[in-house]
Parts: sequence; C-alpha cells; structure tokens
Amino acid sequence: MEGPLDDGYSWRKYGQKDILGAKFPRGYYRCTYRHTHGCLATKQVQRSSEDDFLFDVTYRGVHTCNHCLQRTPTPSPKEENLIQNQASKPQAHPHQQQLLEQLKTGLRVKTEGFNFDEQLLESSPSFSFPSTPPNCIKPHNNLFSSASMPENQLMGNNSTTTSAESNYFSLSPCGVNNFAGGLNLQGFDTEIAEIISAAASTTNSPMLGMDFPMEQIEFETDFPFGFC
DNA sequence: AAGATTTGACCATT
DNA sequence: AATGGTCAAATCTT
Ligand SMILES: [Zn+2]
Repeated sequence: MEGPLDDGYSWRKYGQKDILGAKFPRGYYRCTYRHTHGCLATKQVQRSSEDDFLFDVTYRGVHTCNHCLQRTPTPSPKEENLIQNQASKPQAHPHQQQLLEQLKTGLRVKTEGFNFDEQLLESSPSFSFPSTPPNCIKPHNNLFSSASMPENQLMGNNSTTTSAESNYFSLSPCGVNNFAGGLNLQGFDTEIAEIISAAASTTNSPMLGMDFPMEQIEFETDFPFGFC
C-alpha cells in the first residue's frame, strides 16, 4: 500500500523489525539481484514517527547489478513547483534533479571536492561498479552529502503526482556528518560502502492539499579503501 | 514451480 | 539482557 516511492530499483524484503522509539517497524530490503549478480545493495525503510507520510530510507552499498534497468523512479515527471521545505538546513541548490536521480539510482554521487554539481553530473551510469576499484569513481574522500528533494505523490487511485524537485545538497568533508535532518547514521566506521538515506513522503492526505512532501536523501560513504 | 513476503529464531554488538 | 540486523521456513503471489 504505501511505501516510499519507487526508487527505480527492485528490492526484496528480507526482514522487518520493531525499533525502539519508533512507532512503525523498519523494513529491510536487499537488491533482487543479489544472487544472480552479486549485488550487495540494501536499503532500510522506516516510516517516520511523527510525520506519517514521511519515510526514512537508508541505502547501503551500491548496486553492482548493471542489469537492473532501473525504471524511472517513481512518478514520472515533470513538474514544476517546488517547495522549499521548511526544513532545512542545507542550502538549496536549484537545478539538479538529475543528481537526484543519480542519487537515487544509487550510482553514486559524490563529488569530490566539495561542491557542487557540475561534477556530479558526470557520474553516470556508465561505470558501474565501484566495488573493486576504489577510487576513481567515487570519491576518494569520503564525504558524504545529502540532498533532499520534495516530491509529491497522490495516492489513492489516481496518482497524480506532482512533484518538485528542489534539492538541497550539502557536502561535508570526511567524516562528519551533519545532516541534521533526520536520520542519523549510526556509526560509520567499518565497511559501509555507501549509505544513502532518504525520507520520502508518499501519499499524503488526500484532502488536504498540502503536504509538502519531501524527500530527503542522505548518504554516507565510507572509504572504500581509502583514506580518510 | 519460481519468486516474493511474512515472521520468529538466531546472531552480533553494546 | 536489550537492540538492531539477518536468516530461513512457512506462506502467499505470479
Ligand atoms: Zn542491485
């Protein structure tokens, strides 16, 4: 029924747990192609305690399944409005939805330096697996960045989804995480390749018009073998 | 029959 | 002992 919007990948649920403090259980998913293609990407979905239509989604690992043709994430299209969310912390960056997409698609993102977009764009589907080769693609540094993008989706039957995409993007240098928002990644230490968490709001209250659905993505990278 | 979900047991950490 | 994450058998869906 409702879950966070589709992120374009296909996942297989392998567990669910009640988490202390949370009113809803957390679902554990791993890439459908784990065995067939050895893809180790996983994600966790947790419905937010307070905002009922918010979901925190945490991605871990990158997809190495070049096969999965990822469908376009969620709804389609285009849209136009964006809403800045209240939230906020980060600086908003206007253009870059693509980024998001990429993010979502999991193909990494990170840019090295600090800043910006341009580079981000490069990360494209072309290369795929980071697994082995550390560096290159992914940034050698582990910085993690977070972005948020709002998205709307109506549920019920008709789904019109309008969505906006404004995103915020923030990067921080090695190690520190500062996303205030909502989640925390607990320790990042060992070997997590990459974690991305996103909170997506899904359906909203049908009637009320506003929700600002927002989706937030955060992710953390660990040094593949790297440094930092 | 094959693939996906559900769900409690089981394991690792703290 | 309490938590969070994963496994796997039973079950449901294609
Ligand atoms: Zn995958």
